[in-house]
Amino acid sequence: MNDHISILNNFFMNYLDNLIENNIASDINKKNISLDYISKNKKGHISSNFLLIIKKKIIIDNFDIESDIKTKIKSIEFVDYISVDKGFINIFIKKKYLLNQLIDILNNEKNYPNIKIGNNKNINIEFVSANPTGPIHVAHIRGAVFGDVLTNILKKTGFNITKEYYVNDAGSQIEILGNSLFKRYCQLFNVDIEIDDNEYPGEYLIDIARKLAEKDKDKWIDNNSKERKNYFENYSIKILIECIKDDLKLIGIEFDQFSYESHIVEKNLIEKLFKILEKNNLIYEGVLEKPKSDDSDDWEPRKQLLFKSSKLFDNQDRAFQKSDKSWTYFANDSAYHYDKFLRNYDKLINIWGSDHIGYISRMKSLVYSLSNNENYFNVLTCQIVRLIKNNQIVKMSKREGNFVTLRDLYNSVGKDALRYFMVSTKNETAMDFDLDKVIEKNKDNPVFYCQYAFARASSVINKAKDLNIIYSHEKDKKYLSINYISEKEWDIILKLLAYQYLLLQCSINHEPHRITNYLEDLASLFHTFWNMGNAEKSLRFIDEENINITKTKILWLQCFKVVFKNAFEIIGIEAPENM
RNA sequence: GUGCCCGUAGCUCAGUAGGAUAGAGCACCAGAUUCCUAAUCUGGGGGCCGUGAGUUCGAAUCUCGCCGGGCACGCCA
Repeated sequence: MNDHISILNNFFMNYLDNLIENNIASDINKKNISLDYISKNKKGHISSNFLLIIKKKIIIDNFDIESDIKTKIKSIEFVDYISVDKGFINIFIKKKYLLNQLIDILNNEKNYPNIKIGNNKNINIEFVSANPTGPIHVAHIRGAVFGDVLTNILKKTGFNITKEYYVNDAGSQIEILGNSLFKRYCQLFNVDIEIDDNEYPGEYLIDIARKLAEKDKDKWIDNNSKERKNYFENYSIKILIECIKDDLKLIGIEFDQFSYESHIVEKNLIEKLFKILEKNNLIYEGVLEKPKSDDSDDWEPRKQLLFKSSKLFDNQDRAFQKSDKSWTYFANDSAYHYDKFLRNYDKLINIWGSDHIGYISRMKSLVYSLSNNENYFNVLTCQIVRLIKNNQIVKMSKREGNFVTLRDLYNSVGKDALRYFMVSTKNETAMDFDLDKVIEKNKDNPVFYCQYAFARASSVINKAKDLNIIYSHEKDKKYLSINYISEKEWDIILKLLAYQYLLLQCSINHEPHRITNYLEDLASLFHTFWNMGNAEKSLRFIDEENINITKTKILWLQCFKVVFKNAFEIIGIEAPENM
C-alpha cells in the first residue's frame, strides 16, 4: 500500500524512532499512537494523537516538539495544511492527491486492494465440522459463513488458506446413526421396530433408507453381522456428507479438504503424539478430581491416562483414555490436530460454536505442546443464533430433531440475506435472526440497502457510458478537476480510500462484521448524495451540458462500484447491476 | 462453586491497539418525487454506555468488586 494513510503511518513511526535514537524522547508503546483516517468530526482528513502521547516522554529541555513535527509533516508532498487542536494533529490532504488515488484504483482495478500482509503464509481454517449424523442446520450456519468470509478476507490480504472440514466418523454416535438407519430400513419392509430415544429420529434417515432399499432390496433384513453394521454406518456417512456438501454449496461454501477421524485413527497418530508428550512430561497415569457439575452423583475415581493440560492453559488435566482403555474424543481430536501440525501450516485457525468454549483451553494446551508458539493455534467462537418468526423465538429441540435446516433457511430467505446477516454481527455476540425482516425489500434490510446503492450507481454509470462521458483512460485525466467535487463528495471519497485499511483491520483482528458496517455507512452517504441531486440539479451525477464535471463525478462513482463489488465478493453476495 | 462470552436509545446492533460533542437502522412525529431507480432522502425527540471503585491529561473501551443474561464444566462427541 502506498497511499496517504500508510505513508503518514510510516512517517510517525520513523519520526518516533528518530526521537528515541537521538535521545530526545524515551521509548513509548507504538500501539498507543492512533491514526484516525475517517475522522467524524471533520477537523482533519487524518487525525493523530501523536503529540498527546509523546509530550510527556520528551527528555530534553527546550525541545519544541509541536513546531518540529508540524514542519516535517508540512514537507510531505501531499499534505495541504495541518492544525493542532487540543493536542490532536489534524492533517488535510491535497485534494489533487486524493483525486489521483481514485485514478490509481481504476488503473489497477484488477489488483485492488493491494494488501500483502499475509506474505503468502499458509493458514488452515477448520470450520463447520458438523457431525455427519444429519443435515446442516441453523446452529452450524453462522460458523460456516463466518469461516468462509474470514477466508475471503485473509486471501484478499495475502494469505494462502486451506479450508478444512473434520468429519467425526469414528465415535459411538456413528454406531447409533448406523443403527437408526437400519431401523428405518427395516420399517420399509414392515418390520415392527421403533426408533429409541437416544437414536436419530429425523426424517432424512427415511429417505436414505429408501435409497438403500432400492439398491439392495431386503438383503440386510435379518443380518446382524459386523459387515452389515459397517455397511450401514459407512453408507449413512457417505450420503450425509454428500448432503452436507450440497447444502453448503447452496450458500456458496466449498471446502478444500475433508479430513476423516477414521483415517486419523488408522494412521496411528496417537502413538506418535504420545511419544512427544512423554518426552515433555505431559502425559501420565492418574485420577481426576470429582467434577463440579450437579449431576455427577454416580462419579467414582478411576485411574486413567491423562494429559497434563493444567501445566499449560487449562485449569485441570484431561483424559486421553476411558476406563475401558478406548480413546476419548479428545485423544482422537488431539491426533487430528497433530496431523494438521505435521502438514506444516504457519497457523491453524478453528471456528467453534460457543458450546465448545470450555474445550478451547485443553486443545490450546495440546497444540502448544507441539508448536511452542502461543500464536500458532487460534480458536474463534460463534455465539448462538436465535431464529425469530412473527416476533417469536422459533423453538427447536435436539430430542425431536426439528432443527431448522440450512436448506429450509436458504429456501425462505436466499443466499444473500443469509450470508450477509450471519456475518454482520460480531461473532462473539449472540444474535437474533428475524426471518421476516431479512426478506423485506426496504431499508430495514441492510443487504437490500447496500445492493440497491450498487444498482443505482451501476445504472448511472451505464447511462454515462452510453453518453460516452465516462473516465476510461489516463488521457481522460485532463478533463478532471478537484473544483468539480463538493464537500459531501469528498466525504464519500475519503471513506472509499479508507477501504483497504478497513480490510486490513478485518484481516488482523479476524473481524468480518466490520465490512458490513462500513458498507452501510458508505451506502447511506451515497443515497444521501443521490437525493441531493433531486433538490439541486448541479449535484446530479450526469449533466450533459457539463461533461467534465460529469466525468469527475463518474470517476469516484466508478471507484465506489469497485469497492462495493470487492466487498460483496468477500461477503459472498451478488452485486446486481439493476434491481 | 469454577472458567469463558455478553450487558450501549423502547427494539436490533456499531463503536477493537484508550482520544475530541457516544453513532446507525427500526419504531414514533413532521416533511421531500414534473428530475440519473422515492425499494430513497431530510428534520425532530429519545442515553447514569448494567453498577461501584481504580488506573490517567482522557475510559463505553483497561483493572478489580458486585448485579443481570448466555455457554461450558466426567471416561459425550
